[in-house]
Amino acid sequence: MSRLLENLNPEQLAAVTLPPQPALILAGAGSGKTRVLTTRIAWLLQTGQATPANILGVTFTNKAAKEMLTRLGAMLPINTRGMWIGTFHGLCNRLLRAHYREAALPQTFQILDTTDQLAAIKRLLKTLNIDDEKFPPRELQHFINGNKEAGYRPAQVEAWDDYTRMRVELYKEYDDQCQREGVVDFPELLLRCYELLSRNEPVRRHYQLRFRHILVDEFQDTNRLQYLWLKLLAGHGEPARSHSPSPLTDEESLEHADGAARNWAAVFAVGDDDQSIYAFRGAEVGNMRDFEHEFGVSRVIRLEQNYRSHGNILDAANAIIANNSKRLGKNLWTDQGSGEPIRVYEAPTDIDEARWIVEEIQQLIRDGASRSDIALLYRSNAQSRVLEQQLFSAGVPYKVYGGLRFFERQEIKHALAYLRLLANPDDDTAFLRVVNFPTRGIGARSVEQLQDAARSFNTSLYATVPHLSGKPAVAIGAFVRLVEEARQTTRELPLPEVVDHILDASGLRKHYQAEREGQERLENLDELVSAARYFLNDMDQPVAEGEEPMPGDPLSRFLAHASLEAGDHQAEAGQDAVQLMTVHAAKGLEFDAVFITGVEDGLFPHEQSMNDLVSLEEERRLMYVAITRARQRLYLTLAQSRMLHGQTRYAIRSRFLDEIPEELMKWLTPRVQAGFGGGARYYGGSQDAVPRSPVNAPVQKSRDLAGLRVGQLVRHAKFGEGVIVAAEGSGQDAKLQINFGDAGMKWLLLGLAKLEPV
DNA sequence: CCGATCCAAGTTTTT
DNA sequence: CTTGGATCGG
Repeated sequence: MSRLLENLNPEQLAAVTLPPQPALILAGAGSGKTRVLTTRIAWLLQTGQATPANILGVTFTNKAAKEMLTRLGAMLPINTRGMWIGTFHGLCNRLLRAHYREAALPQTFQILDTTDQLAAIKRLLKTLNIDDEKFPPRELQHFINGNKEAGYRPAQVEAWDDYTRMRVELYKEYDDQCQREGVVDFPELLLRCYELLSRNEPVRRHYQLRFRHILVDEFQDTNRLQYLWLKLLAGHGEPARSHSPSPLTDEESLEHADGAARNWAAVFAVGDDDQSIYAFRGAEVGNMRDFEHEFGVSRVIRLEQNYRSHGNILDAANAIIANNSKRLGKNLWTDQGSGEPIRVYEAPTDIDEARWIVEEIQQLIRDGASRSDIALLYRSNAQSRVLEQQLFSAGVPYKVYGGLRFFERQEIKHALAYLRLLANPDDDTAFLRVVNFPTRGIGARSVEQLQDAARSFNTSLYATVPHLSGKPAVAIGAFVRLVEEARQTTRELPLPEVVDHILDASGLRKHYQAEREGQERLENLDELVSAARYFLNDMDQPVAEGEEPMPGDPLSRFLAHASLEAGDHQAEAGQDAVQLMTVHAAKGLEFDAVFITGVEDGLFPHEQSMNDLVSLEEERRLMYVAITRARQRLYLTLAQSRMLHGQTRYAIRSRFLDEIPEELMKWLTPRVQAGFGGGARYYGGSQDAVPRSPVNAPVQKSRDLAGLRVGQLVRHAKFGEGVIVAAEGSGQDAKLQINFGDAGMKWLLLGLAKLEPV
């Protein structure tokens, strides 16, 4: 039998070799998900069940798509280039470029990234004379994207109040503006593509017949629109579609499903509801359930054997996630033995916490660990600072993930804006970005006049310039001539030379040469030329047999690439370094040793997510993801006080800590009894569905609280037992905020109230 | 047009 | 405490 299938466990084997039918694979953390996905594709190809052209592989990130292609290339001696494996957005971009006319887009349509989109919205509000206090651009952006991602055009949005009616109106205006300018934002790529497929029967038919197997990674992260898109492409989304007039029931036709008899694609969805941590940006875990029912999944395969972590780590993860409701259900196990206990360390302050972590890391390294196998995880980016400071002063090399990305840098975006104007002069966002950068004497007044004129002529800014008169006409006319000349000069040039030319013609190089701190920016601009060279080179490689090359001219494709793939996050490879990142960023990664830091109520779970059950459960999944990153050793650390927003705040340990069975943990500092951890968790006076805890209450001075401390349980003659939630002032004047449970929350003076420690 | 200064806000993030 | 945005003089 095929070597491909060697060393797969029974469940993996079952998944890989499933007959063509809708399949849902619940793949736990570290259970070999990517392996199953790629082996499945390789198996389909190797056994002749499918040709590369029959496969559609969908991921969320470019990284995941590349990973799939690389692994596939290693498994089979085939050319994977040109195969339709990519992100939702990348695939939609490809479809829209191939069918730009049917999609009513200009051939050179440009893609707005999140920042460009916000700028476009601000500009819209300005031209419409809308008060951006009443309609905050960010909120409007959220509104528009949310609706697009739910599949709603303005006409389909239900508006019950004047405010929303206005937002819908603005949504419509915004769409019109984008259409005029020939630009699409991220959600538009998907929605436009979805509409193309649903309205254009021949196009839809073509791809439905072509893609017999659709494989989806991280299915739990799909939003509504992505789900609908998959459904449509798979042939499950058309009530009107003429199915074969076979009298077979669904179940029977599935059994006979092969080749031409089958009139829908086999969707192979891999996901893990327990690792759904992107609901905040529109992901709908519910899609997994819907998929199961609407596609008629007959058998859900669970991959529960974990090849990554030791038993104690998995037990802790399982114990925590068991507190969530509405799970599809899954329990990770390993045959690796239980391993070391989970180490817990509680420090007085965030600085002490960081200092201790660094010492521990140095010990690990002395014991032979390599730095890159150690990760420091935190809930929010702001927490990295203290850790960095301590690592830095101890001289431990580290890398922080999550910084600015290459194509998001100011100088790069400026250069790209010039290039966008070459490709599509109607792109007003690009126009405004660089019309006066580098400065060429075009002020706000001139631009305003131009915008007014553009509005009355109903043309793009660029096209309006010839209609101008007076002083603005001269200055802006010169700018347009600059762009036109560049267009002429570069017409016949290869892409890298186009880029290089525009850097000089625009004056960008000169500008940054004159700037004191401009050296790095200049280097980045040169890097952009290299990126173009690399891109062109890559583009010219032959594609797999039977594949058509990607449509579109090189420049537009390069620009799309820049928008869709903003580049790696800052942490450039290089020397062996400790890895710092948010828990979100750590998803999909694994390390020998993991420190989860700031395990405090208010931080993790985040205070803005602890007050309702739905978001608290997402926080819990986040903790589950964090824990399951560790292979051998897991540390949970917390601090009693930390500097946040310039204020010292006090916190108590995370409720998630109390969900881990005692016997799995080893406390390196005394475990402080704070009156919870036992049965009584509801000491908040409110009737919330979620137990509320005292959170990071602000305090001013350092405290001398007569031996008491925040988080401590005390007894009051009248109010009974309560937990100290916060303190203000010090000495006998100190005021203490105490939560007495049923008696409510009280501020008491330390000097007056008779408090006894319990 | 540009720098200086003031003020408000402040999860998680990919495309 | 930081950062980004807006605003105000020169």
